[in-house]
Amino acid sequence: MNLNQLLKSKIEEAISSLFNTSAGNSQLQPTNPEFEGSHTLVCFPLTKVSKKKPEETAALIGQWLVDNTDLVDRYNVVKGFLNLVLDDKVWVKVFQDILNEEDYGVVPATGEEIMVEYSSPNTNKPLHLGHLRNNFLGWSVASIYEANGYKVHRVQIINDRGIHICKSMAAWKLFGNGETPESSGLKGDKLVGKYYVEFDKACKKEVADLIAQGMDKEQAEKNAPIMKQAVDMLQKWEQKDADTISLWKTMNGWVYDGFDVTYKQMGVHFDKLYFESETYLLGKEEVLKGVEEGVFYKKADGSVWVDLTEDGLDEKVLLRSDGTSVYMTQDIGTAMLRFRDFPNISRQVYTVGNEQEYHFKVLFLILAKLGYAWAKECYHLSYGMVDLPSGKMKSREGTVVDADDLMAEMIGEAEKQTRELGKIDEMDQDEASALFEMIGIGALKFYLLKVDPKKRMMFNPNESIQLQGHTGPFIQYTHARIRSIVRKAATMDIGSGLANIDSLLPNEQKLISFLSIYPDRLQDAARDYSPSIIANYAYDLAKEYNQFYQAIPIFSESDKQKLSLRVALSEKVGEVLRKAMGLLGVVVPERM
RNA sequence: GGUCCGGUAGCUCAACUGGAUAGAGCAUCAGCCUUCUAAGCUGAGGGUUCGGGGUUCGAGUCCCUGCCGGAUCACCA
Repeated sequence: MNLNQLLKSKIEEAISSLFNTSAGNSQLQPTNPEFEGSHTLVCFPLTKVSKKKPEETAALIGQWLVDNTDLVDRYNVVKGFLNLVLDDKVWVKVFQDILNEEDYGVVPATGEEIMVEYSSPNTNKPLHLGHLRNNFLGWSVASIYEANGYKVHRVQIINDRGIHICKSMAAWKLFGNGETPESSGLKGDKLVGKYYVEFDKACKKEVADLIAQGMDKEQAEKNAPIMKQAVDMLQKWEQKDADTISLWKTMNGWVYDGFDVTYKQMGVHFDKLYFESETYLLGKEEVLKGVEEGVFYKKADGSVWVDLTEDGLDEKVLLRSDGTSVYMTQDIGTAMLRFRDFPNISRQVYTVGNEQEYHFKVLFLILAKLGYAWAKECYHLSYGMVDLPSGKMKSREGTVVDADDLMAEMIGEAEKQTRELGKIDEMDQDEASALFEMIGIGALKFYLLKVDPKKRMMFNPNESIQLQGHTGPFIQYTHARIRSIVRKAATMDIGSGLANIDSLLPNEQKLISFLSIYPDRLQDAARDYSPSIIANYAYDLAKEYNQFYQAIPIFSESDKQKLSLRVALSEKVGEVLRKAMGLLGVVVPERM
């Protein structure tokens, strides 16, 4: 039983013994720093059963706890708030329990199994800042679930087919002169992206020409020769034309090679990849089955629809009148395939931007209508857009922040600042460059993950590159400091017994208190699908540790037991920081 | 227009799901390196939590209403 539960049950005892009733669940909260104590009982709701003023009620309970338990050393009452000061021995015991735990904060396997999808890019252009938030989020949520005892499958669906890739193919055929990543030295995804832009430019020009010749805009967009070529390629692709398929494979291959490099730098991976080209037909089958079963209906022109008006939504098309699939059709197929591949998963988590909230609402409803029980367990991990100081990122306006460029820039800045501080004087080349990367990528991940995922966020390049304050490097630095302490302690003869310690300094008590709530934060983060809870916890813990570090010169302590406690406390804080940051995908250094 | 998000210090974000005098970082100002790493610590200034009602012992948080910003409502993905 943890400390909070123990306290609560004692409080229940106090209430039933004092007032002859049970009060249900009592409200226990952390004590405001300006008052003495660690736990505070809010007594206003108890006046109903106590029939006394809040202050009196609080005092009675406080006194009862002092008299009848060995948890509470003393108390004070401010208005209706009962502030409890626990016996220091209780805190020492709490710490001892934490030390005794095999893998603190990690829940043993529960047997539950889920799937987390993230990234899921189109294959016609490189990854950008938005993908970074997506990948870091999905990766982190997956890790958080693992730490909560779940078995997690990390997957993505790759949008490898469709008009977008055909556009790049068409432009490459027209203007490419056989250019390859090898011949040009360009990263594969960048090369294919370049031709996507080329397509857009050429198409716009042709449309303008047609309009100048008197054609209306809509017609012109359809009849631009390059657009016709792209559409033609899409049709040929669906008919499995050998040349088209071959080019498609080649260009997608370039993109995957490029993505691999980016994912590696991001530090994410996937257990299994799904490709739209392999799932869209399954979705189509399922939709046709649904028509037979009367779940969906066919209109006169042959298009297939689902009626969601009873659920407060609209009618939604599932197959075009020409029989081809839409986005929704594919997602139905993908979802089914995944549950077929992994029959034990109880839930799928989709990490996709909030502009697709409606889409997922509809998807889950449809899956439920098709009779799949797991549909209601599916969750759209919806996150807000990343804005730039100049406004929204727009690929057409060239304001997109490229993922590779940004990561390289962060690492470069980390190197610059680290050198300026003279931190690498005693490091060899390998350690130094590993450190630059750790700091640069760590700063970026922390910056993107510290914000509540649901919220839209601002990405200010100057600020994100900053390495002091509420940042990843601040926490990395704290970890490095701790490791330095631990290394020094290892060369000394320090015992490990805490048994006889019966008093703590406030800084020590607060640190133990912080450590003790880590498992709660871990649960909260999973419940809310929110790495920001972990990020902010790690920051608070590091902040608290630095205060302790500054206030108490550890090695000037002559009492062996106290010295031992402080070293053990430091080491444990370091370990929790490392694990918490690990859940964000951030690696922490031994020195920096 | 319908639906769904959001609006907190100059800026970027918190606030343990209804609790105490709303907290951090950045920026500004003033201190702290002979002691375990100053990427740190201490202190100061900075707020009508968008406006207006309501619910109750108590509201940034819940309800109603107005204003502002965004997303979405395709035989696009």
